[in-house]
Amino acid sequence: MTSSRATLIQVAERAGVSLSSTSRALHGGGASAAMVERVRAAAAELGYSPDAIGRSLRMKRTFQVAFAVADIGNPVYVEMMTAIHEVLAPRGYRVVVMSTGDTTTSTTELVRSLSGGFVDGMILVPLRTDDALIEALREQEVPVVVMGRPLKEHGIDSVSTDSADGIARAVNHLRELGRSRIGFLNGPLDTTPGQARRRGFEAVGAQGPVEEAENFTVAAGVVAARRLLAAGEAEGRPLDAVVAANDLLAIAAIRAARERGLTVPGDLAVTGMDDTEFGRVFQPSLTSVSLGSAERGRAAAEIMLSLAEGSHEGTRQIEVGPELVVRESTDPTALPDDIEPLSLDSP
Amino acid sequence: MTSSRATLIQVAERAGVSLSSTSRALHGGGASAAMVERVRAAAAELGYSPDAIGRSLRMKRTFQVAFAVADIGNPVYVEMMTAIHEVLAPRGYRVVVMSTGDTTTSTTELVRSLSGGFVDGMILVPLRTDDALIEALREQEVPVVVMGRPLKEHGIDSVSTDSADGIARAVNHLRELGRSRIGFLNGPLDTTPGQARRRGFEAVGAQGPVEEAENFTVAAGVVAARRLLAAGEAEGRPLDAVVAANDLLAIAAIRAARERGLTVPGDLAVTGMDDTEFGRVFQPSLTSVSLGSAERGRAAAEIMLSLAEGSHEGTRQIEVGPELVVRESTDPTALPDDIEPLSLDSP
DNA sequence: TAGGTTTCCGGAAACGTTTCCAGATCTCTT
DNA sequence: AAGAGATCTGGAAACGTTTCCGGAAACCTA
Repeated sequence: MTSSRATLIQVAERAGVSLSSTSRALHGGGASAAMVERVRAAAAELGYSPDAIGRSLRMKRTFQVAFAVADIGNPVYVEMMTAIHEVLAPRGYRVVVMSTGDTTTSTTELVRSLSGGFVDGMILVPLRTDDALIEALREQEVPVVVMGRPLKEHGIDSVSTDSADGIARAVNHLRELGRSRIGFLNGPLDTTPGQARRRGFEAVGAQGPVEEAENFTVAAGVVAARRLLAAGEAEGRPLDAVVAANDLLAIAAIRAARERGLTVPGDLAVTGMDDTEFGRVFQPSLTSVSLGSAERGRAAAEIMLSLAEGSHEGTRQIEVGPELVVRESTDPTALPDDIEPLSLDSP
Repeated sequence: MTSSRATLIQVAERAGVSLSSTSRALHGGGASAAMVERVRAAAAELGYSPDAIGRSLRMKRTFQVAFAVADIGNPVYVEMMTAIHEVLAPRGYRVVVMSTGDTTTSTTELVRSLSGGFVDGMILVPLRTDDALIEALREQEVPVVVMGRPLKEHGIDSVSTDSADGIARAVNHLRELGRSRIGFLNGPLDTTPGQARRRGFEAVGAQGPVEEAENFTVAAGVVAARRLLAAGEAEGRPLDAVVAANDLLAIAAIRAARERGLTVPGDLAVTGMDDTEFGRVFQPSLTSVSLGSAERGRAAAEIMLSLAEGSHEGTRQIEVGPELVVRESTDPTALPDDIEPLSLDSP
């Protein structure tokens, strides 16, 4: 009825009671049943809905949490965001998406901007970290949970996974299948994941050739995969397996294999990482190391929640173990159709 | 240095000038160069950063825009969100993601919640619409841009596409290739897109068999695609083409075709819709009708922006035309590798 | 130099809410 | 029945900012 929004003061006047009583009646404690009834009625008549800003100013809480990543479109991040949202929304928190940008300085800037107080906390997935970023994280008084690298030593809550171990699992899986000439198709070495995965490949004593794609995409992957397969042949026996640092790189490897007339998994077994929807849908479906994106997202959200509620129980650090999901790209007998409902609709 | 955040008042004291001058010096007009210099210095010393909440309360603007969809993980929505973010973020707006839930009533509720004033506007992608929702949209004083269905008649700004026309284009493309037995693999008919696409198939005078999958996923699609191909054979001549209402359904059709020993595109040409990354990466890469998700997202964001700045230039309605992107699933000579960088990284 | 105009500054109000504090009313126990 | 305690209410302050308004100072013009 009223065009511009009703305020609590107006509700108070309408109900004929004081402002403070009105607030109590609607929200918190200490109000008689009669008072509550009366105020409720007045509020309903005026179509009152509390102003989030006024409340935030007074309570010093925004009920908002930021989720910051380099590339919002990245399926892995999307999965995290979905999980985070699922935890936070039912608890009354809104999720603000932000972009860190590519560089570590722009990320640092973003962290500093938290001082604006528009958010009760931030879940951050940095591409890379440097000292300035860590310093900025430490001086921030609004809580930040970092996903990606354990940072407990710096007093920063973090949720991580052991992708090196994940790569090791993939290698072992291939060995168990009797594959002996295993190549590694990695992404750029100057990224945190690129480094960790390389480490994992070496840790398990794998000897095969290694190639780095320029980035974690199919297009770049195909180029590197061609080199990898060629390198294998040059060394004598051709590869019989490729471990890829990524599902997209795994797809690239399969493309390159087909170019050479190799069958997958017959001539060449291929593993990916991240267990994305892409890999599940692809043909052949991808054996992939799940890094528990959703689970990590949930964990980060839970920590964030307790932080936002004012917890001070010391720095937390959670690690989610990788898990190998076997599908057709290494095992032709695997079920082709473990596909979960993904897209409800496409308007 | 100071642990808790500095306020404008403290900056004013430090600079030895009044609060109002301080505000002007930092933000708006009417301040002498000397004053600006002085205040800037004080602000820098104290590490001052303005409080977003206080500012919002006073200015009655939050610099936040909500983006609400049923399923945040849906790739099509993700593409829209990315585009929206790209438009809004550089202009100083934050993007809040929200979930409408499945039902039209929960969507209506969400729209009503806008009265909380936590956001300057909302971009809404409703799965379905009903009178209650439209009514709620009309009485909302915070601006809403709807993506999906033209709503100009109700005075609601909207950005839409003509997916019926898109299906028609796909059919015509197949006809030009000499395909004559064209089946249609649709999604559920009780959704807005399902209805529109069916209409498009009929409008162009296509006679082939039609099947509806239970939802727009690969798993459901495979089941329906088997029926579709079987139906084609039962009628006499087998199908030589399938138009799918979705890229995921198109992938399902290709799976079903392979099961029957059919080659794609040799025996069976297949088209999808939405032009998703999935389709680009899949083998064979998918001929698909782009509905311009990114472009629609940008358009919606632009409208939102002008609305948030207080524009009152009447109801706007933008329609983005569909566009056919030809790839391997209908034309074997198409370039296989028009793959854009997607995933920078997978930490 | 006087008058008018522009430029700049400080005081104060306002945005909408929650919560502290003190006083009033009520309930229960002895 | 009186006092202690619990329960409830209203007044007022506070959160941090922008902006209106009046006045002072500086500037320009005649």
